[in-house]
Amino acid sequence: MAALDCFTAAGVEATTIEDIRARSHASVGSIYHHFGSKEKLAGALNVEALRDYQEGFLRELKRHSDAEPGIRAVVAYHLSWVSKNANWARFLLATREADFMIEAEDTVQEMNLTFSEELAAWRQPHIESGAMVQLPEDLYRPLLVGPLHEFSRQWLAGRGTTTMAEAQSVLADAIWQAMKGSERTPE
Amino acid sequence: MAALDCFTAAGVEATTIEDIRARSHASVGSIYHHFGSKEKLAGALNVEALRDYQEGFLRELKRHSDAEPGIRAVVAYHLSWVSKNANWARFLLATREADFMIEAEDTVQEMNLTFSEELAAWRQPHIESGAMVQLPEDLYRPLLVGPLHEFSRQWLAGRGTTTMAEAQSVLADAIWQAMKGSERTPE
DNA sequence: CAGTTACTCGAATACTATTCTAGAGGAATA
DNA sequence: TATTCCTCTAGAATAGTATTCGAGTAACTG
Repeated sequence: MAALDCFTAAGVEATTIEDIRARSHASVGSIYHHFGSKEKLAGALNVEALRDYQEGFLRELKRHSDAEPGIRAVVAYHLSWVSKNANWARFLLATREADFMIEAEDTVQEMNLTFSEELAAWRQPHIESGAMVQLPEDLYRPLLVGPLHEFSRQWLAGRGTTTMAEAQSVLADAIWQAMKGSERTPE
Repeated sequence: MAALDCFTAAGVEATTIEDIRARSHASVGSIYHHFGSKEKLAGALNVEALRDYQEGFLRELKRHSDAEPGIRAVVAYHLSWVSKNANWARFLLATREADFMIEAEDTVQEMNLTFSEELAAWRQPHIESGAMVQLPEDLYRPLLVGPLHEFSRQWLAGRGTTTMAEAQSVLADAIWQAMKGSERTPE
C-alpha cells in the first residue's frame, strides 16, 4: 500500500489524507470506504507488518528442536527481518504504542497471545530438560525480544556503529546466557 | 503540568488544546506563548520525564562501585521508577518514537549521549577487571534496558501476572547473566 | 514615570479528517 | 434486455481543531 510510504516518510500524524490520496491515485471516498479512518488504516498496516514478522519468527523457531540453536535462529531472524523490512520495522516500532492502535487493540492482543502461547509450547520441553531456565511465563518475552527491539531502534535510527552481523552473534550469546539453564558455563 | 493528565488519559493526539486549556485554566494564547505547539508541549514533557529518570538512574548507579550490585541496583531503580511514576512511564514509552518527538530530537539525542557516556565510564573498570563482558559499546544498552522496557510495557498495560517484586530479582539475574564476564558460573 | 518586556486573552483563520450525496460499473435475477 | 442490488469511486460540503494575530495587561527597568 502506498500509504506506508507516506507514513514512514513523515510519520502518521504528519501525513494527510490528501497526501495518501495523491500518492495512491485513489479518492478520499474510496479510502474511507475501505479503511474507515486514517487511524484504522495505520492500524491495518501495523497488523499486517506484525503478522508477517510473527509468522516468519515462528516458522524459524519450529525449524529447530534444540534450545540454543532455536534461540540463536530467532535472534538471527529478527535482525534479518528488521534489515530487510526497515520501513515496516520502523513503522511497527513507532506505532506500537500509538494512540490510534487502541482501535486495533483486540486483533493485536489476540495475535500476541497466540504468539506467546506458541513460544511457550516450544520452550516447555527445554525447560523440563533443564536446558533453559524456568521463569515466570511473562518474563521470557522481555528477555528475548527486549534487547532485539532496543538494538533495532538504534540501528534503524542510524545511531550506533555496530553492524547487524556483529550484533547478531553478540546478542545471541547474551540472550542465550540469560535464558539457558544454570549448569556450568564452558570455561 | 496539567497537560500530562490529559495526555496520559487519552493520548496526545486525542487531547485537544481546548482540553488542556480547560484543565490548566490557562488561555490558548498563553499555552502557545510558552510551548509553541501541542507537539512541542508533549516533547517538553517527554524531556522532563526522561531527565528525571536518567538522573535517578545514574545517581543510583554511582552509589555502587562493584559490577554486579550496580547492575542489580539499576534494575531495581528502573522498576521502582516505573511503578512510582506509572503515568510518566506510560507517556515516555508511548511518545518515545512518536512523530512529534522529531522536534525535541536534539535535546533527547544529547541527553542519551551523555547518559551512555556515563554508563560507559562506570563499566569501564569492570570490563578491564573481567567482571563484565566486553562488547561493542552500543550493545550494552539494549541488553540492560531492553528487557526492562519490554517488561515495563507489559506491566503498565496490565498484561502479565508477574509482580514488580518478582520481576526484579528474575530480571536482575538474567541481565547480569548476559553482561557478566565469562568465568565459571557457580554450580 | 515612560518605556520595554513578558505574558495573557480569545476571536479569527487555516487546515484537515470525516461525512454525505451522487453516480458508475457489474453481477445476479427475471 | 430491463431491473434490482451491491460494491466501490468521486469530490464537494461539513465539522472540528491547531495555530495565528492584534490587542491588551502586568511586571520590571532605567
